[in-house]
Amino acid sequence: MDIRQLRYFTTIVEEGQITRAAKKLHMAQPPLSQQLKALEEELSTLLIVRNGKNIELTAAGKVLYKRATNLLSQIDETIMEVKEVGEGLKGTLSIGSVKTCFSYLPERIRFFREKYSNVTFRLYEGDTYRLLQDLRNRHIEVAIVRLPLEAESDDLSSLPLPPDHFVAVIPETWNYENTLRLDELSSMPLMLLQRFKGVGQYELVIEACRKYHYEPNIVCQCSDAAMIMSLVREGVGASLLPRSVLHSFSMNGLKILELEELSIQSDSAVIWLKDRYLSKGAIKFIETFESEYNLNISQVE
Amino acid sequence: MDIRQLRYFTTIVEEGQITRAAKKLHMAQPPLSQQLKALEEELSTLLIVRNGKNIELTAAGKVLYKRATNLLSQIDETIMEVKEVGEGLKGTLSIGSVKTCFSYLPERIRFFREKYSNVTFRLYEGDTYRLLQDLRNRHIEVAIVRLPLEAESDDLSSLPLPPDHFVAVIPETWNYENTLRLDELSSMPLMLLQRFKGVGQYELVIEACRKYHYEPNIVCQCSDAAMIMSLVREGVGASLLPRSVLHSFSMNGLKILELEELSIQSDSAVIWLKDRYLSKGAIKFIETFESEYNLNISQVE
DNA sequence: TGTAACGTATATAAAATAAATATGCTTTCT
DNA sequence: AGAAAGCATATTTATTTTATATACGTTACA
Repeated sequence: MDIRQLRYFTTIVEEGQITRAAKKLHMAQPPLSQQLKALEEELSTLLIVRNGKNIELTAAGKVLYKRATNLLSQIDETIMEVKEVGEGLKGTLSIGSVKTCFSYLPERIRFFREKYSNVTFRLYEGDTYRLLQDLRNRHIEVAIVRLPLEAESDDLSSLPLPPDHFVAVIPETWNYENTLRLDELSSMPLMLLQRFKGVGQYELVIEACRKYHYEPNIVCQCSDAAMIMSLVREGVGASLLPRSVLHSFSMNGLKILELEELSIQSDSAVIWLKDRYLSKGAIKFIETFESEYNLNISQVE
Repeated sequence: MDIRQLRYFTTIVEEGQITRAAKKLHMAQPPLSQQLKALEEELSTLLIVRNGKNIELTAAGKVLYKRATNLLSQIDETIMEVKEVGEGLKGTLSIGSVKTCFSYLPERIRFFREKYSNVTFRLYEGDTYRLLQDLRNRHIEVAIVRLPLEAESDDLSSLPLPPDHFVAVIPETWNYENTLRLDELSSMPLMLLQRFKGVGQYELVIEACRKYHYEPNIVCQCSDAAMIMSLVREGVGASLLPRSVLHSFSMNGLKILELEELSIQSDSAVIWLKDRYLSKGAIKFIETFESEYNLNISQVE
């Protein structure tokens, strides 16, 4: 028995005719008849009753058809999966991240490359809007963004990342130690990261302060954390940033304070296109987040 | 991809060596190497790392091995099952019978299932007209009916069953013993089984009586033997029924008498569609009737 | 009832594919 | 280093599959 013969057989059954099946299979009719006959001889049973115009399946034929279709789809799946694994563990993984989440990546990538050393990475940075575009373009497979997302995101799956607490970053020269009260915070000139679309941390901070009836004094919105850091270093003002962001920067001339009373936290997530093909490499990469922190894949509403 | 290649691949994996696998597969080593290479090229991925002495599976190879073993066993199962069904050792046999012939079946089915325990039966009951329809629809493969059949039945083959003599069934309270003369019979109110189409026993009985110049006194035609039996039990009248029909019923309040002079007999037959595909199981089933009683398959004219 | 159309089977030739043989390369173990 | 074992490559041979041509059998329809 042969996979080819199974395909021939199922096509004949589905087309209800050998000639028509031969056309669909891009071959001449005689070889198809022969192959059917060969299959029948191998199984030493009649599979199809040829009575002039249209054909009829025997009991054995019905059994074979049922099992053959099943087998064929499993074979196709196998080919797909093996190819994916073959490529996925040695191809290129394209990942996007918003700036403030970049710090999540280096550790994972190192971890991943220890296991799958042939996977190379292509990293993109962009704002959430841009990253969603890139995801939908299939330009990247996975993105790391801050939550919440914009409204029409029900084509995405997501996996929440460990929440990131905001800390205050102030010039070293300022006279605060360890923690910062809310009233102290609201008296400072603040510089915040800005977001192009959707609800950003700008809104997050304002909302958190207003809950305690303070009005923050925001003097600058900036799209780049490095810029903010240097502004703070210059003594222009303070900033509120997710702690993870700070990893990447030199703390020279800066002081970090926990926030008293107020706990602003920012939720990040790994996101990817739901119900679309994901390379095995991407799946495995996502799993490195999953295993460590959260075991069920939630869905963005 | 090819089943053969899958077998080659799994053998290589299991033997841990191409040369050894080739020996097991009763082939030379080079073609095996080639086929492995061909498989890898088709899947565009390396499956097995050849490092001198022993081999090592890649991730893709592991996936393929797992799925291939699974596939191969499913394929073997498929071949087995199709062969079994083809030989009639497995499958479903659809059989129809008129009510009054049902008694022929249980014994045969038990007998058949002793030999072919994997065959299951689907039994249908209906009048002859309905059964012929079901046969031609291929809804059933075999039917047991009373002869003679209607006119246009030259598409059927048949095998006669042991003829069934009619006996008289009378209320227990009536004063007859053992046998019944024709003149006695014609004086009784008679209830007979009725037939929807074709020549039924109704005609049979009338004809037999008239041959002896008696006119039977038929007071009721009924489509159901059980109804007739209870009418007899109530003393409404007598009935003439094939002896075999009585097996299924309680004889409480009833008396059975042989018919003197007159021998009415009803011929039953197994019938099936001539010149059409018959499952091996059906053929074998028909043969169980054949061997016991009649060796040549006659044809209904 | 004969003829055309359609579908399938068979025979033969051509092409593609797989296997065997001979041989060369690489690794491993002594 | 040399022998041995295992794998890869090249070439020839055998097998299998396909296409072409054609014959046979049904069915549809005039």
